[in-house]
Amino acid sequence: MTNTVATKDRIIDAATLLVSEKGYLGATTREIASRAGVTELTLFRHFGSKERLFEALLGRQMFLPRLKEIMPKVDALSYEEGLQVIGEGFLLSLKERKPLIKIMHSEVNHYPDKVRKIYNQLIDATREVLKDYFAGLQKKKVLRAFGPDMAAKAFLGMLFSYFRTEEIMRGVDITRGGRLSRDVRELVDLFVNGTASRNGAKRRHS
Amino acid sequence: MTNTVATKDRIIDAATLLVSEKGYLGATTREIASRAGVTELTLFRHFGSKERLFEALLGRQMFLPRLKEIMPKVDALSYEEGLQVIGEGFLLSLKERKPLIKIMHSEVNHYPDKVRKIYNQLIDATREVLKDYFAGLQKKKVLRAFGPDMAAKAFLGMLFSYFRTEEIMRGVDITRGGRLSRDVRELVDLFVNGTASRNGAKRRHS
DNA sequence: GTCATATGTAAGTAACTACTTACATACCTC
DNA sequence: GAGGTATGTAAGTAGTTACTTACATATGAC
Repeated sequence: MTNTVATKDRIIDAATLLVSEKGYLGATTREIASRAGVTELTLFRHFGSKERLFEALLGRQMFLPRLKEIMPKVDALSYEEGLQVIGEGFLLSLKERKPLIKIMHSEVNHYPDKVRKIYNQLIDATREVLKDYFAGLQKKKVLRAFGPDMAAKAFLGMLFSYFRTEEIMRGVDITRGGRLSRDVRELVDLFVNGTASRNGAKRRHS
Repeated sequence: MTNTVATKDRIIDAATLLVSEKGYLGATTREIASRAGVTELTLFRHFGSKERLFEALLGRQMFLPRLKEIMPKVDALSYEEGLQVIGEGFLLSLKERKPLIKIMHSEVNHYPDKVRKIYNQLIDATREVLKDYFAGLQKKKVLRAFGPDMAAKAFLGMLFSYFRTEEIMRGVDITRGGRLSRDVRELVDLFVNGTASRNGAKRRHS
């Protein structure tokens, strides 16, 4: 068994890319095998069926929420700087998982349970970490009173929509030309300071 | 030509629903015709091919951005109340267009140009209106200085992600039990007032 | 009543797809 | 060199799909 593991992985990689481009039905076993540099027969010998290959593809992704690892570093920063680091990290990890994100979007109906599970691992886990971050800062009175869970949803939602619009819908590479930092900074500013003017005149106008 | 228009519309409606459930490849012409209550042959007589039916499906959606119509009403409200109305209206119109939203998500790769066009009409048009709203209030000093375009992206992004998570990923009906108003209120509060505590102590902590 | 229009029934076709079977070959281990 | 393991070649199968052809039927307009 020299390179059997490598073969299996190459097939899964090819499948991940192809399914993310053409969808589960559009990605044929023949083309997946061809892109992996193996025969169709080899694909079936490894996975038995297309469906099981797809399950393996979904199952291989494990999201040790990387955010957890950078939180110590974040805790040493100011609130705004911390959010900046979190925001950029989140977007970069979305970018790394882009094929999987696309599969999640297209294949929710085809494989609801597994896809939702992935979604949970990817988004909800991150949200939990962020929620605790907010709650901690609220105790220290750095942050005002608000629902930390909804706030985490809001912050990640802004970023996720940004990612989907630019990378997936428009096909733009957000990592080029320092756009990422600049845009995140703008979003963080809004999230930290809100939009109302500071003099408390937020009641009525006209 | 008694009910020829009705037939064509029924086919498009059936196709919209089926494609949103199973994707373009997963929705067979036979099942579409069956759901529309016609023969497969009738479908092909009307549209010539599955591809052209799909184009018709996408083309039929016209988004007179309904937000534009409610803006006069919004202008009479306070900033927060205005955002509340805008937010709820946006979510409700997403909910109405849910099948189309799902198609947009799944079929970006299959039909990039047309789908992007729809996306623009649906999201970007709304964003423009919101951007002008912000810019107007900034002139009146009701709002502080910030990039109105990114702010519009942020606000709609929060709402869109909320919609996608609850309605599409989790299959929850957001219109039930007053959840909609309550959640929008929470998001609006965050967007208006931000998250930092009011006493300006937003520099450092620990 | 004739004619055009819209739809139906029935049968079929060519292409493709996931998957299989039978047999051969290369490589590694012992 | 014997045998196990991973892969390849070649051919094929059963099912499905988009789409077609030929013929019949109903309906409304004039």
